[in-house]
Amino acid sequence: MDRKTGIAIGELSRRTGCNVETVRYYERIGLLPQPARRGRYRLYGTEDVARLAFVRRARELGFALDEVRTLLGMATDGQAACADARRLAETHLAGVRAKIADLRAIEVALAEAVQRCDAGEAPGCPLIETPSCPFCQAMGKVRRAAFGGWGRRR
Amino acid sequence: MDRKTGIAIGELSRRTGCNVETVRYYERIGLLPQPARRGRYRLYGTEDVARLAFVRRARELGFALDEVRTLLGMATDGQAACADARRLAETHLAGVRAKIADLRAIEVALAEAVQRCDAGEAPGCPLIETPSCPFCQAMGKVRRAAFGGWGRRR
DNA sequence: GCTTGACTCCGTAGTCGGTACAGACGGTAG
DNA sequence: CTACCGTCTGTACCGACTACGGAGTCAAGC
Repeated sequence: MDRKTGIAIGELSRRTGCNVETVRYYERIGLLPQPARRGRYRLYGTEDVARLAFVRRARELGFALDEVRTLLGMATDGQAACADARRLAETHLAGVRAKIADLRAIEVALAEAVQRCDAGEAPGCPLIETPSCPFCQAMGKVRRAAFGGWGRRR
Repeated sequence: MDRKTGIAIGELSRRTGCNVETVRYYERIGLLPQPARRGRYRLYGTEDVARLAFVRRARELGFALDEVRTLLGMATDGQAACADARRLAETHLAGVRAKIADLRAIEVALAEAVQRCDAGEAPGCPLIETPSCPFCQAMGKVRRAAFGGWGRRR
């Protein structure tokens, strides 16, 4: 499969770092268009590579597939769409910051638990039976900010 | 259902902040033991409340259910188990830190994208068609640290 | 021409950590 | 008696993939 006829799904996968199975999945859910075919085999061009690369970058930034779909949809009509994209990105950014705050609280609590464990404050560390377990105590400290779920990011 | 006979699942839910459905789910996957019953109704005691509270705290810290199971399993035999728990927590802490690093990179990239959008560097912001889209460019910057998936945390 | 091995096809089921719903039953207050 | 809440079991669904089975296809080497 050469330059003129396009590339196969494996090559697309290699170029974008996106799993073959995932490419087919994206196609199935309509995130990627139905590609050309040679026989039963999918054939991709440079535009497909660009589109998929964009999807991957957006996913890396933590956008949900539906948001990626929206971003892709905006690609058609200039100026106004850019404002929409900006808005979406801004909302998303707020989410990312909330998530970081959550994780920092978790980090502090975990670090404290480990440190207390090292100090050997509670011999026996029964974790549940007694409330003297440093681990349990440190674990009690986290309070999450209100920020809804994130899909699994590889 | 009073103090002597134990509390119902709804009350347990209220006390631990854990959804009723989730309690039953935890029971189904063996994370919580089969509770006593009065008729068909589940009855819980203070020990159940403590155990579930522990599970919730561990989940808030981002431990996977399997890890929580392990932590609970360690609750039986003192000193050595504490060391194991510490190790698990430490590994987990490293993961949390990697995740924070990932998110900070994402944060920077997103903030930059939004800012560039404001500056109006690329009129029309076609997102995909041209590589001049500030959004696309900013999106190209993220490189994730190697840290595997996180379950959805409410 | 034939074999080998890599690649691709499609469809289905599993993952994780729950959530949501349907339809039945139990307990109590008015 | 009726209304209404809580609880019961079982199943299906979510997002974002991943894994697998069993077949077909392609190019290269012998």
